[in-house]
Amino acid sequence: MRPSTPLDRVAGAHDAAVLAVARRGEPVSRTDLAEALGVTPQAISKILARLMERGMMAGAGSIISGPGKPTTLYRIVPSSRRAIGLHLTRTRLRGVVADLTGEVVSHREIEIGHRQPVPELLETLTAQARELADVGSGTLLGVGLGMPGPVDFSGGVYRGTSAPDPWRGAEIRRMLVDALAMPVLLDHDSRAAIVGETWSQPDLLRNAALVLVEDGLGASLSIDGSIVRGAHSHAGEVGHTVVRMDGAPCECGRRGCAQAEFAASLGRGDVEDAAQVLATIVLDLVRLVDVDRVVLGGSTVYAHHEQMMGAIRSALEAGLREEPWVHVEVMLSTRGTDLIAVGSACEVLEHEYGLPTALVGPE
Amino acid sequence: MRPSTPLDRVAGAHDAAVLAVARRGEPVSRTDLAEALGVTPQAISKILARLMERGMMAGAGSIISGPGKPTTLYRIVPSSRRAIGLHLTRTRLRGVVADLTGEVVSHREIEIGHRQPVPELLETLTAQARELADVGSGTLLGVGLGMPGPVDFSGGVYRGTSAPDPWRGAEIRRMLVDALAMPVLLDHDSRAAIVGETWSQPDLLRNAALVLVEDGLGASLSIDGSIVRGAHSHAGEVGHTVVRMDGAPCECGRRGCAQAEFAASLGRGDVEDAAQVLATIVLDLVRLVDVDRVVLGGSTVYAHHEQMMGAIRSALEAGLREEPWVHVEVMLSTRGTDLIAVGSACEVLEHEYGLPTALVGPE
DNA sequence: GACGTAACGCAACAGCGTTGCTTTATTCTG
DNA sequence: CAGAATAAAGCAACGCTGTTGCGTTACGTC
Repeated sequence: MRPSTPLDRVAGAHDAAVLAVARRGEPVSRTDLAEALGVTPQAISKILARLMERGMMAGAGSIISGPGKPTTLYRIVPSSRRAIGLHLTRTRLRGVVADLTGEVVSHREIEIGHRQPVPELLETLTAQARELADVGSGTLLGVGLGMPGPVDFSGGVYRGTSAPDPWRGAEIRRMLVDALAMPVLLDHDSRAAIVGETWSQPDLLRNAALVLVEDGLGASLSIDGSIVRGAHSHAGEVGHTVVRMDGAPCECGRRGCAQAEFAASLGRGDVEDAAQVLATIVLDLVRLVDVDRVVLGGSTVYAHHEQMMGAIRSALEAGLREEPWVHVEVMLSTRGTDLIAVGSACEVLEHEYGLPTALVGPE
Repeated sequence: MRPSTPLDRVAGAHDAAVLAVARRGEPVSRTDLAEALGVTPQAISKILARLMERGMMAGAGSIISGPGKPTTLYRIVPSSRRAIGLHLTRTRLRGVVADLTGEVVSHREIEIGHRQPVPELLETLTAQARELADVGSGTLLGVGLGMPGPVDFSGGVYRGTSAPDPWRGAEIRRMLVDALAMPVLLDHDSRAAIVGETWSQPDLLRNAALVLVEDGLGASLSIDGSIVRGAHSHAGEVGHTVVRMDGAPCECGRRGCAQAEFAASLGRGDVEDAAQVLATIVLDLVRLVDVDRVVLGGSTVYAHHEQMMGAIRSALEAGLREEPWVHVEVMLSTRGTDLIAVGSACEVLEHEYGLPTALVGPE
């Protein structure tokens, strides 16, 4: 393994930055990139030469815009790399193959047995991964796995809840690495989701929140372009955020938790009130971290997206009336059902070709 | 001005990293630093040479620990640099001079007239800054100013509220730069406070929240070592976080805002309930961003710190019973009344000698 | 007093982006 | 239609970063 000098980090960061611009899809010129990266066009030539040698970028013709030599254009080569993304729930396993731009090349879904023990689960996961490994072209970078509930990202362990749970404490990443012999990343579903969203639109979602409503309630953040995982990789568990201090008791022991209130409202068919709960959380979150985009995703949201988005938009408008300079855009995820699976694949892409978060420090 | 090449940024980042380690106070060896930065000891020699030439580091003797040449130790030179920090409220202006380690060299406080118009305010600020500029030794880096209410950090403008306000929209930074002819930074009080806390203990507070309770309620975040300012530099305004969706109406139009509930409880002498409101916010915040330290500060907190900290600690313990791996330390700011003024000074230090957040990008 | 050891320094090196200049490909002009 | 003007791209030398290899220094041990 190479010694990874700080100079490698400079080169790597620039490579990543060029890819981030190119990922938008439109061909880019040397000048565009030079401006975006803050380096000279000559440096861009060298950076592009590196990326082209690795097959990740390619020429895309040239345009003539007035006198002088025509501008050469370059584009990303989506099919040069790919990653597998898996989305695991208690009843289903969805899998996708995503290319370098984060677009889905192929997807498949299977049902899994309820309360499957770990060895069986492992078998299911590896089988799915192996099938997907045959799809698409380009270097296969690895496998990303997203799942609900507390997950230790750095340790690759599913932490689980205190309720009886066959998966609790399973060292999923280590086991998958052993079985598949390729890099594996394990992360919380809502964080995987926001990685997927930001991968395909990095500059748009520099400061964004993704609210995920599936069985539970999750909210993950992208702050200044990097995903928040937290000190114990526990960030995003907003299900038990208190919205009514004297509300209905929750299984967690407190009262008025968002998740409980949300489910209760939805249970009695009061979508409007459920949307209000969501809106409250979003507004609070906007005040705390000041994101300018809120992306909504998850099956429960898709089912009622008009009401949910409406409620959130009007709550934001009302709540931020005093601060007219704060403008927050609320949008629905474009990924649909693939959201978390794609996001998990993008975690692998991000890990390999994302902008580095730290400039100094070991490893 | 030099072209600031990416290599400068590497050097700058390493310089900053060495200072961050040295700031802890204890002398450090070449080997310690090499390990902390992930570079070779030889590189540390070069980095230290740069810093020593600028007077920021100095030798600190040597220790003999067995056979071989004794280890040379190095220490930071606190008096080599200094910055002025100002804390402005509606009635007071507090000022400090802080050295390179963020320690207070001198402080002074004056009362200011109520609803002072901008020109007069400017006069007060510059007079205070000029007096403080004469205190202490070392290169004076600039002036930091922290104040409550919405502040545009990047623009250096006080945004103010919709209530009649003579300071609203004042371009404070530009005016102070013109008057003082030195760098000026303007920031929200709670963010200034957390900059101050993290400056003196950078590794301890990599993921931390600072809850500030003065007149209003603020909560600023340090995520993976960098301060969250947000898309519109509006992060930290948690005063209107909803804790009781059907609580007492707040001036903002919603019901059950934390600030209103907190003030109401405190107003009727119910410190316990006020503490509960604070505890609710802290727990919600921990779930969202997963910080492992919570620092409390501000005059209102100091007055009731035992009850407040107790309530927060037990709320965290109860709320995180299901997630025993999440451990959050609650601590009181060690800065006391100087908190925001020191923090404002540290904003200047951080700006000049802090770890850069991005490796690529213009400027 | 010779030897092993550990920290340190010097010098050559590789690789990054930058700088200055040349080359190339287009449009405009006489 | 030829020549000047223009703009993009390439080539080569350079400055700077940290790295590598080896020699030097200062300590303890035998």
